[in-house]
Amino acid sequence: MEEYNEKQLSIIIVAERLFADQGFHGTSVRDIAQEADVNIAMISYYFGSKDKLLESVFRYRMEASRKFINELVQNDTMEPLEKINSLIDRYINKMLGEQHFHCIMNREQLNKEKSPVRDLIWELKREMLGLMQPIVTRAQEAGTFDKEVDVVMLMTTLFGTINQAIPAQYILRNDIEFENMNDDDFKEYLRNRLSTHLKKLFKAILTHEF
Amino acid sequence: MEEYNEKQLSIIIVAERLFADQGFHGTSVRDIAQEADVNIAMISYYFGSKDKLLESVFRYRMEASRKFINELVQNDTMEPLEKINSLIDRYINKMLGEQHFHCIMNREQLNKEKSPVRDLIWELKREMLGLMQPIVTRAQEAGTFDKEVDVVMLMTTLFGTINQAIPAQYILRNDIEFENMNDDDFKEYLRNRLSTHLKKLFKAILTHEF
DNA sequence: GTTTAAATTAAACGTTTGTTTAACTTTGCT
DNA sequence: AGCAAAGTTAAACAAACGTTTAATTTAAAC
Repeated sequence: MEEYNEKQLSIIIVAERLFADQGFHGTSVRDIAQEADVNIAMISYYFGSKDKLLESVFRYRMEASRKFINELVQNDTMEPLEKINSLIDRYINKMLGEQHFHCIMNREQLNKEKSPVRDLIWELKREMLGLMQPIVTRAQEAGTFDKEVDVVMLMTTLFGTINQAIPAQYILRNDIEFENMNDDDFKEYLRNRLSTHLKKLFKAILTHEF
Repeated sequence: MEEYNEKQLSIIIVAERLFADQGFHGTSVRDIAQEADVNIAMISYYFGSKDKLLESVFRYRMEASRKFINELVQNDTMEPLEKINSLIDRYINKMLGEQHFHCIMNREQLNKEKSPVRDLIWELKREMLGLMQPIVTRAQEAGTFDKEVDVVMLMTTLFGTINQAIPAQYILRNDIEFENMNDDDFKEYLRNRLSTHLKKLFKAILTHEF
């Protein structure tokens, strides 16, 4: 469990935003230093290098992700579909709440060359899958869920749909019907629309009910 | 309709691959020139700049995408669900066949700053939506499809699931069960798995049948 | 064959990059 | 107060960046 002081944390937060908006290579350490209002040398001093700073951003958010996953595994009184619905909502909330981080994840996961960060991403995805798999499988064995559903693909659909919706906002936002809606209202609107869609989708494919 | 000579084309193809694997800013014009076996100056000479080269990659692939969309609109004898299934398969084929390009699209669409390339991406997405929307809406009016389905979200699911599956291959590929499967076989395997999953998903949500 | 334009090259251009240095200030401890 | 460690700074570093230059070769046209 690593601890960051105030200055280190502000560097991490600024770097996260800039990496998300402009990409890792599209952001210079000078950009980061300026926006975080620290000297350039402080980045090397605290994090070692620009690469290690990216790693630090990941480790910082990963901790929250781990906690998130562990919280999901609780509440064992719920029925399978309730659990799935809860998982959908929580995941939507997490992604909309940590848009910058998930934006970086989506970019970095595309890199072909192996890197510590790429490994962390897939470690996290595997953990999420490892959480959802038993929920579905147990419900399949109990006869509640369709036995032929491909759980890995279903997770891909969950991640993929939300990931795809995030950049789509930037565009939708310019549409006439949303032009005078404030950011929070729009986020709430998107959250509901995503939630309704995904829950309907999962219910249909898993239980054959509507 | 722009024409490219052999040398220009090889630069475009090499740039596409490198941009996909390492990102735009992660790739230098020297990298591209070396792999394409041309002098560095030829890139400025032919394309004007690195940015314009990226634009050229896009225009080159966009032409094929436009053609693809126009082909989809044909075959008006099919039933709605057949049309949807055909659209799913064709889109999977397109994305698996142009992985490098779609990888770049996925990265570039995340950029916050407005750019010609970002505009092109959303132009294309809108065209795809404009194609699918009437198919679904007409079938909804005819009573064949569920009237409450969110078509925009469904498209997001289609794009998102396939997009998510593409980087996932790099990881899956390392799993024991696929380690001695050749690339083409693996691609075929993924294609089938994606196709089965998405068709089942769309059928369930649209027609309430299984 | 001469002329004109296009293609190609190695070298150099001025920036910007990530990182380090060395001097200086602040902090915490005894 | 005095000392050592941590924090902070402006400046300098070499390397890499995208782009341009000016010279040369190739190709096409007359």
